[in-house]
Amino acid sequence: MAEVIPISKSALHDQVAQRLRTMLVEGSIRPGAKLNERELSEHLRVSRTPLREAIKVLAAEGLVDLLPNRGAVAVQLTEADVLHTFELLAALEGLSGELAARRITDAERAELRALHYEMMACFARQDLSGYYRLNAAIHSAINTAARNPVLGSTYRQVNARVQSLRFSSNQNAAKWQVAVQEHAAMIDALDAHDAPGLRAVLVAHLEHKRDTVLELLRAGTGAQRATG
Amino acid sequence: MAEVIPISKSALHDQVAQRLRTMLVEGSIRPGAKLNERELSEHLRVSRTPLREAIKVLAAEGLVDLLPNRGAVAVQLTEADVLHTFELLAALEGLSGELAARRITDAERAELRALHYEMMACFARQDLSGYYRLNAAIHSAINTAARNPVLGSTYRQVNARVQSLRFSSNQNAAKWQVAVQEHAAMIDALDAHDAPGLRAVLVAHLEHKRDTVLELLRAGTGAQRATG
DNA sequence: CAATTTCTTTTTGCATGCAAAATACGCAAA
DNA sequence: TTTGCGTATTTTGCATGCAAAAAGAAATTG
Repeated sequence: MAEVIPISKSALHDQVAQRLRTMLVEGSIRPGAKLNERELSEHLRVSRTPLREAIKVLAAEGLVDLLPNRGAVAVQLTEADVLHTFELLAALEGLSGELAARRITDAERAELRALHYEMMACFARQDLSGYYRLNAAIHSAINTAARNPVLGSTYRQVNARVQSLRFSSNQNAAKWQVAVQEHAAMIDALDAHDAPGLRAVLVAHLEHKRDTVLELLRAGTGAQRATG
Repeated sequence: MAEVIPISKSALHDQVAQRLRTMLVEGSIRPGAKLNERELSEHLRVSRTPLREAIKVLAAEGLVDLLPNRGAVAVQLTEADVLHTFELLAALEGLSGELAARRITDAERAELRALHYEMMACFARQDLSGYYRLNAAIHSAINTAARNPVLGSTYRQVNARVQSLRFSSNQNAAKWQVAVQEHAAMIDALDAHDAPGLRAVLVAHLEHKRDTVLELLRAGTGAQRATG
């Protein structure tokens, strides 16, 4: 929004927020876990003031819940939450795809294709972590090509809420295969500048991911599994 | 059971955030204006600590920009920002309409119709403020009928960023007439449970509002230069 | 006289202190 | 063992204090 100066050295509260965000998204702070201010401030080597400011930001982003006089708790999504979030994400990513198909440059298209092939290489090697990394890069590149930073930041914010689930959900071979095919269809749609087509692929892709996440959630309720 | 108890009395930082949010959205803090902590804390009769926490939240919501070591400034949207925001809002409201058309109950439909007629009364009397109030109520009711709280809160957050512009944009008679016709079409689409139809009406409605807001923005630029 | 430098004031950012609320603990009674 | 109650400890929430950065004012120089 009307950015003035992209400052290099961010403030402490900002660093703390980023740090906590990562911990929440990657699951090192688990859903439902309490955020003890003294504990965290000692661990992060900052006073409680910037920590509290960071926690308020995370609450605004929907990553933690604030319980009055009882502190903050990492959000624990219900099945309904997941359905609602993916319903929104599908619309956001659908819009992103539609815009990207219309606005993408040839250079971006080439780069996306390159990322796609890199991802295919990871798939061939069954390199899951590399696959995830490139997968994220591809979706991010589509967002960039959509040329709408407001959409982009909103997508990232909503996506962050389910990111830990997306990350830890186990793809079985069949689902992985389908996902890869969908990714190929994305590239085709982009090459054809087929906006409705890309939207459809992305929405379907997200619906599949949603189903996978829901399975994880159903399996995991009661016994939260550790990441690792 | 980890049930969250409905908040009885909200915390100070929350009240401050709500207060500032209103001031920003209603324009009593104008775009580009600096948020002086001492000044605001005296005006709101709180110390700087909860005030600063509130400001961080507003930054996360995109209502203020944080300039490192130089405090917060009320965002001043560029024309591109407005275009991007409305592009996103159209998708959000479109989704909202589509879902509402499918999920709305008869009681909600009746209430929406009632609100619509109340709004028509305001239109007949040229009561702009009543019209705005009911207009907001109608859109809010549609959001509720969509049965997706994640979508709802995201919509409100994004909408808040352009709310001050929407509010202060002057409808001329012709545009107001069109808006009213669109509202009638919304009611019809809801009665017919016509999801794509309602989406189309809402998107068109928002595009018209966007154009009005852009006119205001173009007229106002230069007048709202940074106040030293 | 303009421009730049130095000094003063203001403002921000973070740490710390303190009161109130919540939690944990102990112990008696059912 | 469980339940209820009173007390001690912890934790949160807000106010205040202090150092560093920024903004403003005065002085100096070309």
